[in-house]
Amino acid sequence: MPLPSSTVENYLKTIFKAQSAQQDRKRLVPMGHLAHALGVVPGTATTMVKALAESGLVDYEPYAGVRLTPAGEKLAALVLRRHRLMELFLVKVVGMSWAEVHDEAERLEHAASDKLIDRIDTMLGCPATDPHGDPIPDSSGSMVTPDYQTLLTCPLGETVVLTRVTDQDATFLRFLEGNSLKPGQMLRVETRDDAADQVVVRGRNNRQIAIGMRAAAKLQVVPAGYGAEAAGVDSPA
Amino acid sequence: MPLPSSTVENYLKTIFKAQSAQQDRKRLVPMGHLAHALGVVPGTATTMVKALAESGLVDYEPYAGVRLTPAGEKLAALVLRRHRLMELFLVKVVGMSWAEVHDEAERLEHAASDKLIDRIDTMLGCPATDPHGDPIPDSSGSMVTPDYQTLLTCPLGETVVLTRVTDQDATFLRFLEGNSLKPGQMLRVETRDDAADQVVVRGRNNRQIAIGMRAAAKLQVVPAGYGAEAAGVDSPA
DNA sequence: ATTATATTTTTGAACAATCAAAACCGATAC
DNA sequence: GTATCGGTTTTGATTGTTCAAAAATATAAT
Repeated sequence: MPLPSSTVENYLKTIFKAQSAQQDRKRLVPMGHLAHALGVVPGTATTMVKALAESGLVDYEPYAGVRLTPAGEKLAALVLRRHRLMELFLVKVVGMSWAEVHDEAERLEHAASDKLIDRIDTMLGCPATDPHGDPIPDSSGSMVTPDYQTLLTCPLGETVVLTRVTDQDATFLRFLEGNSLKPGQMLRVETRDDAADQVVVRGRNNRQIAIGMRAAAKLQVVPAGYGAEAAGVDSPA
Repeated sequence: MPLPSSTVENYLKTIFKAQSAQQDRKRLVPMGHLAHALGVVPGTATTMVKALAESGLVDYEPYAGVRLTPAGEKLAALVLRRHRLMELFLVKVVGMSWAEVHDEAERLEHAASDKLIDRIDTMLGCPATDPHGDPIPDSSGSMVTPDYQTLLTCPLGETVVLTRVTDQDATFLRFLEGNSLKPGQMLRVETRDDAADQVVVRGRNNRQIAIGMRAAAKLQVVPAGYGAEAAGVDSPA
């Protein structure tokens, strides 16, 4: 009944992201995963999740895990909307760096009113994605999550456009920025070597960049020439 | 030792404002006033103030009241800085209305990092005052608080510039906005009538505006032609 | 089927912030 | 001086969020 606390918002958001990350988004999220993602001990997550279930925001099956109800899903999507619009705003309008907006937005998302968020949305022209390529839910809480390939799964030798980076760690983002690996950038995967744990891509100015496979899996791409994503693209050759 | 919670920040801010509002800013602020301003029962304020005294942020004299220590004063000033820069930012950059930014800033001030605040400060050109004319402390926490006259005390018939509005109530601010009574506006006080509880001023486009004395006391002014305040001023005649 | 292992839940306790209501000052009024 | 009254403090309790450690459970291994 009262507005959700920022703690509740964080639980919902984390469950939402965990569900999105697993192939079958209807599957239960294990308590351990949730607790770890939130930085609390498992017992704390159990307590909180039981309360969320009380409020009808999640379905909870003891010893199995949690899943958002439609109500919880909507709330979570709106938190994500606030977060992602805020990130884009901080980059585009305030001029903050790609790498530092995540933490800032992490706090501001709980303080910004709907009025402010809608104003930012208008100001930015109702953008579809944030600076990391994450889709921005609309004000009703719905969102399209395209199922991109990654640098690990895309065809070798073909030109692709980097569309999304699924890790917000500042150090990682600074590394990517230093190598011009930002959404919109065109790339070609040259080689993959399982044994060496390496993926070599050719990027901006025809430069070669080698990254590990764990990192490569976080870079999502779409075949070049797929509509509007090409805005601001820089050819690899 | 840990960073102050937003509750603590609000207590400090409120004590700071109460001290500024009384003529002798060194006087103790009564618990009742503090509790009322914060919307808590007196007992709650007592408990919290004792904790603040423990941390060295306030001096507390039982049954007498509370006063900020230098450390508490600095913290409070920095909260005010965040609040006021945020308000100005919301008006100037985001395009929100004068009347609605206070509540928004009231929440954002606790979530914005120093980095963000400094960026906003630079972006706005290190402004001296917020949209209500309240002075903005610098990043070291110092601030000049000029001792303005009000529409109740300024000389009759002389042209003055509205410099500050000491009430953030949205309805009141909308009323002022509707009558072009915003900082920078030139005015002349035509008459004051104690019995009728009325002050009549001539403002923008030579229009006459009558306001009550309680409201008049909240409008601070400076004699016309006092330096830089004249930016964006509209003559009353 | 029984045991071992990893995960999860429970229990008991803590901390921050709050309220209601009883007890307690301190300044005034007689 | 004693009574009175408004403001203040104390006391006891509640809510939300968290942890540590003990107890319980599910799953996999023998």
